[in-house]
Amino acid sequence: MKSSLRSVAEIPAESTESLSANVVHRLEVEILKGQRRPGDRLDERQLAEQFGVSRTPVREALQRLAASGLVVSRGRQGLQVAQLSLADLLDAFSVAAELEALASAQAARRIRSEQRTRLEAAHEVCAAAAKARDVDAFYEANLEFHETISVASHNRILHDELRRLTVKISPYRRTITYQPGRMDSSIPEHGQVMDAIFRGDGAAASQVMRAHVTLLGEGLSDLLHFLRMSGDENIIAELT
Amino acid sequence: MKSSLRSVAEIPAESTESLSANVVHRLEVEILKGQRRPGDRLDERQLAEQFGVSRTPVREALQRLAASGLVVSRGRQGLQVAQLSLADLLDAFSVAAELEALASAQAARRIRSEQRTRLEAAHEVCAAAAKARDVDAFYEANLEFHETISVASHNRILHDELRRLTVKISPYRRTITYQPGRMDSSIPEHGQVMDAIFRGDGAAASQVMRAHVTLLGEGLSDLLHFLRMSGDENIIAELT
DNA sequence: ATACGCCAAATTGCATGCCAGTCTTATCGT
DNA sequence: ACGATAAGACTGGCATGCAATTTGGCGTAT
Repeated sequence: MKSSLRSVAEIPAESTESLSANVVHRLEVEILKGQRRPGDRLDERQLAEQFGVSRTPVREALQRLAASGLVVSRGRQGLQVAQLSLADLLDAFSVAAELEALASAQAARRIRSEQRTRLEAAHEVCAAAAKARDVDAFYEANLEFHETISVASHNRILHDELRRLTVKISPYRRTITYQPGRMDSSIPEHGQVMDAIFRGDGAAASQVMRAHVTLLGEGLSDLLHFLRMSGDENIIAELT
Repeated sequence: MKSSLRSVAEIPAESTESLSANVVHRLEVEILKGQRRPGDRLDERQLAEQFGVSRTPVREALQRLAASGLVVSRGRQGLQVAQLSLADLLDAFSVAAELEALASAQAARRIRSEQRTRLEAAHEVCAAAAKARDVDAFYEANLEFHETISVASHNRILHDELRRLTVKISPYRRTITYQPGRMDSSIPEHGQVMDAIFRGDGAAASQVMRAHVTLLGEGLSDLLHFLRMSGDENIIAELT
């Protein structure tokens, strides 16, 4: 490579993995953090230069993301960050609701003490962020809360599926977080889920979590309606 | 390439797609048909020769399959067809049960007439195969039955996730089909699901389907127990 | 002035070559 | 004879070069 190792923000922490795995991880983070928005085109050469590697690992990373449904291939027109239609989004939330409900039920039976601690900590950070109206901190802690439950289910398959889905809808979920009142109503819901899990009441945990995520979906619905009235159409992908 | 385009079993049907997509599809089929068993090692060069392409598209295909969880990377030891532990398998069935239940519920509300026809046809083929004790035909028609419901849910996200999961557990599901009595008990269960969907009764469809798939999982549990007593350990991946 | 067509530049897709890490085998030493 | 170490072959990882296809622009003709 002529420009060789010339990338600005490089020499990152975990260089032990393979380059392609590294690229996968970084792209996921960039998408999850909202730095790459749905519909953004992903140029192989640009990414290769940005990450300081050749096109091959970038291509392999993109293939993996495509298999996850995070990016979509448009033939010769390259790949772009997956753009979910409104219908897709609502569908995705219905799937996420079921999977998170299942995770909660299994977590209620299988959670271990270190995950209890982690869950409590995440819940408290959530509450503090909500009180401080710090949306970004809340978003982060909220992810941690749900991720902890996913891990505590001790169901590897479920955890994988949930992670994929979470990343896929994360850009939209982030937007929902900015909805007024969303943070405040989340806190007691989280509390109920956590209590049910700690009580070992899988049925209750499952039910409350399903409602919690479904409400997120409804919040999304409201948000889209609001945006449409505001004339801000560009966040709405395709309306079919 | 010196040996160039000379591979034995070629002249690929649908050559319109990209080569890597082609390889993905073929490998999925081979795994689904049981020609490649869990634990089988996947050698890049051998696959490249088999499919008459170079290593690059093969590598990309393997990356995609790895992202789907269908194959796993074992560091420098190459990739192999994913080998699910007993715990993983039971977990996978619990996830599949929830997703299929959701699909049934949504299908009850959204199914279209052509899918009704397709579902009825699949059901009848299933019943005929069960009566004829044709395990392979039943396996095929059973896939068709579940796939049709997945499609009829008109939930793209759900359909994708379900497809991934189905392929992943298909080798094991096939084995279950050989369990005595399994086919016969499936028919009325399918019938109940189908009736509930046709009635538009999502709750009932969901409930029956969940039980149906869960029973599959229990059948698996029985099967494994039986095999262990028979001393046939090699089908049991890792018992942790 | 607009529309159609052709040419050029860019971008993706595939192939091949090289390198690094790992597993195997053979030889040497105890 | 057995074990350990080193050398060689094998396999996966990455980079780069070449071909094919699409896109955008420019020129010409109506």
